[in-house]
Amino acid sequence: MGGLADLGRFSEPALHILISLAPGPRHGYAMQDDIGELTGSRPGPGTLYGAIRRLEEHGYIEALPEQDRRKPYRLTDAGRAALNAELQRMRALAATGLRRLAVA
Amino acid sequence: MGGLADLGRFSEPALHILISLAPGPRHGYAMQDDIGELTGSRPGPGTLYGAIRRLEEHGYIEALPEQDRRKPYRLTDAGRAALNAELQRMRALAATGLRRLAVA
DNA sequence: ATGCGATGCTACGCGGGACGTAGTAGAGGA
DNA sequence: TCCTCTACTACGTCCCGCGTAGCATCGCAT
Repeated sequence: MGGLADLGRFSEPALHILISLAPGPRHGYAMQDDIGELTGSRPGPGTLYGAIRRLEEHGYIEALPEQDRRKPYRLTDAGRAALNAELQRMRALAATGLRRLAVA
Repeated sequence: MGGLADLGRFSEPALHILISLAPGPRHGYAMQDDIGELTGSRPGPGTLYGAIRRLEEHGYIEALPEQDRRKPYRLTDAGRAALNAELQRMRALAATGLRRLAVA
């Protein structure tokens, strides 16, 4: 309850997945746990695997050979670049916003 | 084209509106311009006024008396607090992500 | 005076992402 | 044998993002 998240699409699961894959390959369930630790809320399967599919279609992540009924994914170079760009954009926007709040 | 924005809701119009109102009251059209400068893309009226309505319903912004067919809005205390919290969260997440990218 | 662009907002509809729930299935422990 | 944890698939609803269209007013130039 409370917070901007009530207003809709502030959760950005795709971004969280990319951040989760930044240190190395991970399968879906492990991403859920990692994102839960990162953000405080664990995405459900509908959210997660939907976002994974779209990220794969865009070429930002790719599946590794399945083993032991786990499907690991890793960042592609394009995904790494896109993540980097997005994070820089976020950092700059946050800085601008906080500056504006401080002045006012 | 390209970039994470293709994947859906990375634009977060509500956040942009709050940032736009941080320095002081502004009416809708002025927000469009300001957000356009901030983010590089000017939101259409459907996006903007929809988000404004929801923000007002949540008590994050409030309308000032209309003058000259302009409806100015300003941040409420709750809106200011919510914006601050969201920006800190964003900054922390961006920092974490960038750290992970740098190490890997 | 009148045409025209910029301003400022309302109304409306479509597409698709976010999210929850249910279901499937193997592995491991009590 | 039953339950829990792991891991994913399938499915449906909700509602936000976004574009388009429409309308009214103002300023400015012709």
